[in-house]
Amino acid sequence: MLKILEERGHADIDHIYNEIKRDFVSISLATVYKNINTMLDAGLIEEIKIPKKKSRFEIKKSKHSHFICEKCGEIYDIDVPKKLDFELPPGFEPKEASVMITGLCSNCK
Amino acid sequence: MLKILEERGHADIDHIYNEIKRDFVSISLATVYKNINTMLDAGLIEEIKIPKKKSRFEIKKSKHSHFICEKCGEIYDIDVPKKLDFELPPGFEPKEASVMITGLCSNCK
DNA sequence: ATCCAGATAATAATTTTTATCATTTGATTT
DNA sequence: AAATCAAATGATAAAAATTATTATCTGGAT
Repeated sequence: MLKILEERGHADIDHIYNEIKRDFVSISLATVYKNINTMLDAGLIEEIKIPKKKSRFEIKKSKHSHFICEKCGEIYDIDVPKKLDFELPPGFEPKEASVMITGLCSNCK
Repeated sequence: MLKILEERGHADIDHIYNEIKRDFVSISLATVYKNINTMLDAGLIEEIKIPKKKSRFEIKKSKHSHFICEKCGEIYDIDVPKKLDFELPPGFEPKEASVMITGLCSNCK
């Protein structure tokens, strides 16, 4: 599964299930879910939730943002913004910030 | 339903369903889903997908970002970052950028 | 009052995800 | 190599979430 995620970059459950069935013909969907959840809990992978689409999963790497092409649906990793100035109400303590950009990729433009 | 979203700010399907049942005792969950989808399609409301939680919905207003308290789960609207410098690969055309910040709100700190 | 289009409730059907549990696997010990 | 045993898997059921269907209801236009 990690190999598949390595290759595909960002894959949803069905991608993973269909790919892995090539090598392990008899694998069950439940096992895929179970392993995904185990790896999520272990912090090995991350879930990317996108409006109107099924969640995708990716191997956790250095902090980055995501660009989602609204035409082909492909997800691209992009560098995290260099500047990210935001103002929080007093007493709020930020831990993480995630940025998601939608638009058209070079192929679909 | 819009009144509920107005009051709650960010509500998930169950919130909405339970609230609306007070006034319309016999309403069915399917109707709530159908109306949510209609309003989504009409661009009246927006879906906020959060890792590990059910989607929340909010009335579409001026562009803003979201702060999610990882303790109480509350969502707060915050101003969109003043600076948001990111570099895209050549040929990529950004349309929208959404920022989501997790951390602790003033109540939970 | 009648007609009609659209909305709703009730329910069924789908889809997605999780739980259960008997079986299998594979590593370890004997 | 056989026995042991914990952990993983597959098959299935169950639960949760969402969508589709359809008969009924509602409220305005005729």
